[in-house]
Amino acid sequence: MKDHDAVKLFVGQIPRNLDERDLRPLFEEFGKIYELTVLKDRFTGMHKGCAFLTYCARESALKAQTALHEQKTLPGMNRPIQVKPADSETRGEDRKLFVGMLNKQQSEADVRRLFELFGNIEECTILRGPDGNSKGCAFVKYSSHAEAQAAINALHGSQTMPGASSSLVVKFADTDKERTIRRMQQMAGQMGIFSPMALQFGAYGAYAQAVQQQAALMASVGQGGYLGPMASFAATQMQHMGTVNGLPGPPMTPTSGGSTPPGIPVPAVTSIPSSISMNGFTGLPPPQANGPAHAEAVFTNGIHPYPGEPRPHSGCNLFIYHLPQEFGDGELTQMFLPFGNVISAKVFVDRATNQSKCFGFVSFDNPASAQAAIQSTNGLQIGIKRLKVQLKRPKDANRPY
DNA sequence: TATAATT
Repeated sequence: MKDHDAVKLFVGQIPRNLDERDLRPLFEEFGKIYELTVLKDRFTGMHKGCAFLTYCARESALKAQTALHEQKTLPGMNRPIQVKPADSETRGEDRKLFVGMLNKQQSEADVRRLFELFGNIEECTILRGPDGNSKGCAFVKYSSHAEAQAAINALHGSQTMPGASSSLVVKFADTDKERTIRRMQQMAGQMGIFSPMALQFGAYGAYAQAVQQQAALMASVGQGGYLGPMASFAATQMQHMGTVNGLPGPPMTPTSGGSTPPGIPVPAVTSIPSSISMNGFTGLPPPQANGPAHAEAVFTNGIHPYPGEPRPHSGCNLFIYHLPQEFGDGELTQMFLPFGNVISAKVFVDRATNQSKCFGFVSFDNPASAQAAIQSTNGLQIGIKRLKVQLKRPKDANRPY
C-alpha cells in the first residue's frame, strides 16, 4: 500500500475551516495519498490548523515538500504553508537550539551567519509576533547534536547584542514536557488572579488549554451576552467539573509526590474551603485586604501599623514560599481570606526589578486561622511549584530550612 | 527569551 521508506509529512498553517476533503485535491497532484489526517483537539474536536500526510510513495512526499513548503499561503493565513517531515520521522530534538537575547533587528540570515560556523543548519526561525516584529529569540536546528553542542560552547554568553538586556543565550530548546510546563505557567499568569480553578486546572495542561479554546468559542458564538474571557472560561470549567473529578487515577493530595499517574491527573487540590471556590469568578473586582498590606518587617520592628487592631501574636504569622511570580499582595490576600481575618499580606519585591521574589508573609488575627491556612495551602501545587506555608519563625530562632 | 502547529 505504501513504500517501506515512505515519509510522514507534517502540514502546518492550514485554515481551520478546511478538512481532509478540502485538502486532498491540493496534495493529490503530487501522488497517491496513503493517509491524510487533520489534527483535532482531543477534547473539543477543534481543528488544530495542521495535519499529517503520508503518500504511498516517498518520492511524492519529497515533491510535495519541494513544491509547497513555504511556497504559498492558504487563504486566511498570515504565514506560508509548512510541509516537512513530521517530528516522528526525525530523531529527537537534541539538535535544536533556543537562542535568546537577540537584537530584534536581526534577521534569519544574520542568525544563520552566526551559527553556520558550527555546522549544517537545517532550520532557522526567528520568533515573531503577529505584527512580524522579532521577539528577540530564535530556534536553530542543526543536523547533529554535536554541532548544536559546539554552537552552545562557542556562543552562549559570548556577546551582548545591541539593545539586548543580557548576553546571548544559546541552549537546547525545551523538550515537549518542558513546553507543556511553560504553557501551564503562561496560562496561570494570564489568569492573573488567584483562583482555585487555576490551581486545580493548572495541572491539566493541554486539557485546560482545550477547555479555554472552547470557552473562547462559546464566548464568540454565544447567544448575545459576551461573558469576557475569565467568565466564559470559568463557566466552561464549571461544566467540566463533574467529568474531571470522575476521571480515573488515584487522588493526589497536596503533599503527595510530584509523580503523575497515567492519563489525566486528578486535581492536586481537594481541600480548599468552598468559600474560596468562587473567588475571582464573581465578575466583581477582587476583594480588598482588610486595610493596606504592610511589610512583615513592621511587625518585627515592633511597630504595629494599625494601633486600634489587636496585635498579631505568635502563631498568627505565616511565611509563604514558592508563590507564583505574578502574585502580588492582592492575590496573596485573596488566597488566604477564606481562612480568617487577614490583617496583612505582603509579597516581597525585588527593589531593582520590581519583580516578586516569590515569597511573602500573611498575618491573621488568631492562630487557628493560621493553622487552617497551613493545612489547606501548604504543599498546594500551582503550576509546577508547590507552596510552602509555615509559621513564621520567631526572629531569634535560627533553624535552617 | 520559548514558536503556529507534531497524532
